[in-house]
Amino acid sequence: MRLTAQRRLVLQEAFRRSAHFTAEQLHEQFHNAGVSVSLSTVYRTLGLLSQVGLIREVLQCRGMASYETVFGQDHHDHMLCVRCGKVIEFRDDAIEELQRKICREHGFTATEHRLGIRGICRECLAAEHHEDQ
Amino acid sequence: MRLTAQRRLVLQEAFRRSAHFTAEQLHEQFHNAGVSVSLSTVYRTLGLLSQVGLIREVLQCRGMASYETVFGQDHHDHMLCVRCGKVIEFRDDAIEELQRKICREHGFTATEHRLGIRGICRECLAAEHHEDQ
DNA sequence: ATTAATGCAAAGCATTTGCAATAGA
DNA sequence: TCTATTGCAAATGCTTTGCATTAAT
Repeated sequence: MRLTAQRRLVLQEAFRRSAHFTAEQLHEQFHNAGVSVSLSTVYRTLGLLSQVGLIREVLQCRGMASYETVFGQDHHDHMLCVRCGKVIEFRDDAIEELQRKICREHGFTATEHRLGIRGICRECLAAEHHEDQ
Repeated sequence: MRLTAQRRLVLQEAFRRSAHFTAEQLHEQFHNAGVSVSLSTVYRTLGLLSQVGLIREVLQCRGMASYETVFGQDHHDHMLCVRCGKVIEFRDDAIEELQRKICREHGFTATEHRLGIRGICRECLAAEHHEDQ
């Protein structure tokens, strides 16, 4: 496995971002910065990084896969506002424990779990009431 | 909104199935039965049905959307075996309640939530041990 | 008679892949 | 030098859409 300039750039850029990002976003970033890393390479590298466990795929709601880096940071779940696209991250230990319990009951070895709640965030709900209808 | 033969067929076929199904599967079913409902129409109708709330989209893990009917049946979550593709449905009231609590705390109005656990099921784990390595 | 719904074929979109050119080791 | 990696363009797979045709009300 070779450490190429492109891989270095993708790794760097992925870790500069704390929040979620997509392959397309990284690619655009590179384009704007004037460096050339092809979209294929971004995809290939992102694939590698998540195989290795340095990043993690999340919340691919309808097609577009998005990623987040894995610092040493804890697992967390997501709330997605379907209006503005905002992602609220949260974590609840009681839920985590219940999930483990359920897996035990089914003899299931979980490699990954993901709780996604879709809906409308506080702000968008307020805005909706303003518009009225 | 008109009740056409095609819509009747899609509705019928969707409700004949208790478990998950894809647009393609319904389409193939129609093809085999010799009736003609185009794939576009299947997609359009499935879209309508889930808008109306008669069916629900689930677990679109990488691209392919799958649906399930909504009888009056309760919400449930999913465990997906990444080896054999088996889907185990489950429901845990304690988890449901915790989710509601979290939404309240964030002022979030959930329209939908989905807990997906990916991993290896009991059977595949056993098979894996047989193969060894 | 209207006008919504269909079927087809073509477009769309994110992602993957084949292959010749390039550049790490 | 040798072979992994890149970039491009074409292919992929699921889904959506434009448009002329068909059919429900």
